[in-house]
Amino acid sequence: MPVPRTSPFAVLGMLSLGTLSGYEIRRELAANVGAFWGESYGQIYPALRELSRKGFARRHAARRPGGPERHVYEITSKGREALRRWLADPPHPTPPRNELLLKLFFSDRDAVDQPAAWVRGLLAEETEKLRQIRRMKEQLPRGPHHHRSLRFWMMTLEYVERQSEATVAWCQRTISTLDLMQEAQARRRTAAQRRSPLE
Amino acid sequence: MPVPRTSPFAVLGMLSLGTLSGYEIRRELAANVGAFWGESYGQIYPALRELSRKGFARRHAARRPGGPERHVYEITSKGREALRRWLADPPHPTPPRNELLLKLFFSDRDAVDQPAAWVRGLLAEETEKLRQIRRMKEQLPRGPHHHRSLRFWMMTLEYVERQSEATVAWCQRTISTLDLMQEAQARRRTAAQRRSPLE
DNA sequence: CCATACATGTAAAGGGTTACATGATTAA
DNA sequence: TTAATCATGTAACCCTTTACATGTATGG
Repeated sequence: MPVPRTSPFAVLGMLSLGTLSGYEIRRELAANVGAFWGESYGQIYPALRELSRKGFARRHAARRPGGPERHVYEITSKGREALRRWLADPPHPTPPRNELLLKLFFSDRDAVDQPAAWVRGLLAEETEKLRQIRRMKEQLPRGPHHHRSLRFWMMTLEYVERQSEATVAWCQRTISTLDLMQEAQARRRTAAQRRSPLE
Repeated sequence: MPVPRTSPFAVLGMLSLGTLSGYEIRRELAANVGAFWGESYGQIYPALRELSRKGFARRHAARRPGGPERHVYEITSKGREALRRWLADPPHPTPPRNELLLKLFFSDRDAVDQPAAWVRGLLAEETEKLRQIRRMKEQLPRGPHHHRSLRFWMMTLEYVERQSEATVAWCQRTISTLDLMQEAQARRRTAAQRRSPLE
């Protein structure tokens, strides 16, 4: 069965929005789709070579005066066609992998402290993420942007916003449940101590 | 830097809830944590060998009369200790990978049909998933269960329920936006046709 | 002087899925 | 007879991250 090979198309997609260097692709991917698609240098540079080899992008030297070595990649019409074909076939779902939930599932009611700390950590991160998403949603319509359709961009932002809201709500609810469990655990401990006092 | 190595612990976690065969571990993982943690045979059987080698589980022949070859694995006290240690250290977040959103982000406003079809598909899947989660949430408290804490189980169910609800709501909203875009696209086409009629 | 941003890349190592091979039993 | 369920396992092949190597320019 043919493998996904998604990373080169993530890169090609970015090139369809503008001529960029590998470094810039990384930065733009992180800023625009980072909330639902992660890509590292270890993927991007090999992908750029592959795209050049296949004639989907052309490489140009683009060193800026007084700057470090630099190359930008420009999408070709063949590349646009390949991107169009890739966009046309259905997306492959990624199997879910949430280690926090897995640990929570196997947790022991006599060790509630750690899960509680993680959920608090997640709440902090997710609250911050939500703030950023909302800021982006506000600022996006104003100012110039090179995206070919603001509508699609907004849709992806709305998706991560809703997921993020759901996560925040769950964290809050879960923290109070864990706090109750922690109190119950403390009561069990004192009760056990009364039965077999150590001092 | 040490790599996650989560899969063996997912297996060990299941063994901490009961003595199971590889096949049963697969089935139970899919049924209980499948919504947030996927595991394939290609991970489970090697993991069981590794757990045996490390003394975290003991393998017993357990062929049932008139049944196929079968082995069950029993967690050892060393295994319980290892699980406890694993549970104690913080979970590693998995980088997000949502190909549907990535394609949506790079979509062209002149080809709205396909994204619309995918989102409709996602809505159907997610609605069904939500139904199942809610059924589980109802049935879980009744009837015997071997889990060591219903509370933790419920937390994970609530997480996937909230995420699922958010996804369903997003799908509905997004479908209507895409429908509007499709109409606009049709209008653009007829307008273009009026300017340069083919017949 | 030091940290950070810009900038390009490679290598190792491991994670993970899919597909395949094999075979018994049972129910339609 | 055929499909489905139970059951174990391997191998190929990718995907992916992390760490490393290297160097310039800028701002504090």
